[in-house]
Amino acid sequence: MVFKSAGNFYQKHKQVILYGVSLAVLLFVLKWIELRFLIIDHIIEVYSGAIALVFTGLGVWLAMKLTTPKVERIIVEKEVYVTADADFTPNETERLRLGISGRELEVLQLVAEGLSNQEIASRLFVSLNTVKTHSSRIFEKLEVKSRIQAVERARRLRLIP
Amino acid sequence: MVFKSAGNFYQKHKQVILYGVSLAVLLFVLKWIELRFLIIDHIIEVYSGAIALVFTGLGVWLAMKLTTPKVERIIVEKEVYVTADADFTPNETERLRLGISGRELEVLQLVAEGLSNQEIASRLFVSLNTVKTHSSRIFEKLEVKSRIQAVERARRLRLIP
DNA sequence: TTCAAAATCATACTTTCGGGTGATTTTGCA
DNA sequence: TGCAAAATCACCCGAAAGTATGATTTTGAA
Repeated sequence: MVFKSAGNFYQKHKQVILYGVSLAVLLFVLKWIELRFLIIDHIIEVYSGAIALVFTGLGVWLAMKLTTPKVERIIVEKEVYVTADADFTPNETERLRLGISGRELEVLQLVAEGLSNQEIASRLFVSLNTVKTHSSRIFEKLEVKSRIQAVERARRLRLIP
Repeated sequence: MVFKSAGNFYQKHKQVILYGVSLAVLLFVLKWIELRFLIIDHIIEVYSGAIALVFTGLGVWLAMKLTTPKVERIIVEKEVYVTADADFTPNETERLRLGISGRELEVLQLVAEGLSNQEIASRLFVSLNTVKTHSSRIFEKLEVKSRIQAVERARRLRLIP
């Protein structure tokens, strides 16, 4: 975690750090050359340079510590289409009139969700044949010939949402 | 423009600037008190303090300048409720986005009416194979696996009533 | 308890759907 | 005019859907 952050920081400010290090090395070399001759005379410059470096670092640290991170907030609105049939109430009357049993309605609902007969069988823990039997009866009672027509008709009759 | 930027900068880094100014004032006052007596003896400390202040400022400025703003992307799902089919207007935008051609949409509408592929073929005066090709492409584009799911999805996307 | 309706499952068969591949023609736009 | 997209069609294959028939078990109400 710490290493990762450090690496991240390094990556982000590579140039600055390299620049700083290079500068420091350069100054060090130059100073070292002159050091034995000039250190006495230029003690103040060396001292000032050190202070400058340290306090530049302090300034950077301060800024990092104290400024709230700049955050650009981009809000992307993603449209989700929803049909507003929250107020659906199943038409029990129609169901009884057509003689559609509870289990058949269950199957019908799953058909309407786009499930295959096999998927419906698994969902209801019954065999594929059972589902086929149910759906066949549904088609008879709704007087249709395919599952799509059944769904269409059941929707019109408010049997399913 | 310049003033605006300056004001903006001040607003963003209010605390830092105030901190710096306060520190400067404090040091100035302290120094001023001792100044007349000690300035000669403590010229190096004054000099160092000035350098420290200036380079702390430089450090802060550097940090401000170089930190990359963090970008936070927030995706908000905005639910768009659509009413039932009386005021249906086909969602042309969505159709084009999905790359569904005009003929494909025609087939899709007939599928939604519960017609078999053969019936659709007769209705459109084309061969059964053509209808199959169209419907296969529709399933791909709508990312579904059956005609029922296709109708379901197309309704949600307002491609069909 | 009895009995009809509902629910379950099976087997066999036909039709339809859907995927994959490849090809040709039509059309609208640059 | 040339080209890419759209539209058309064919053939094959496997999976899924649908039909028909018959049977057994569960269940709920009379």
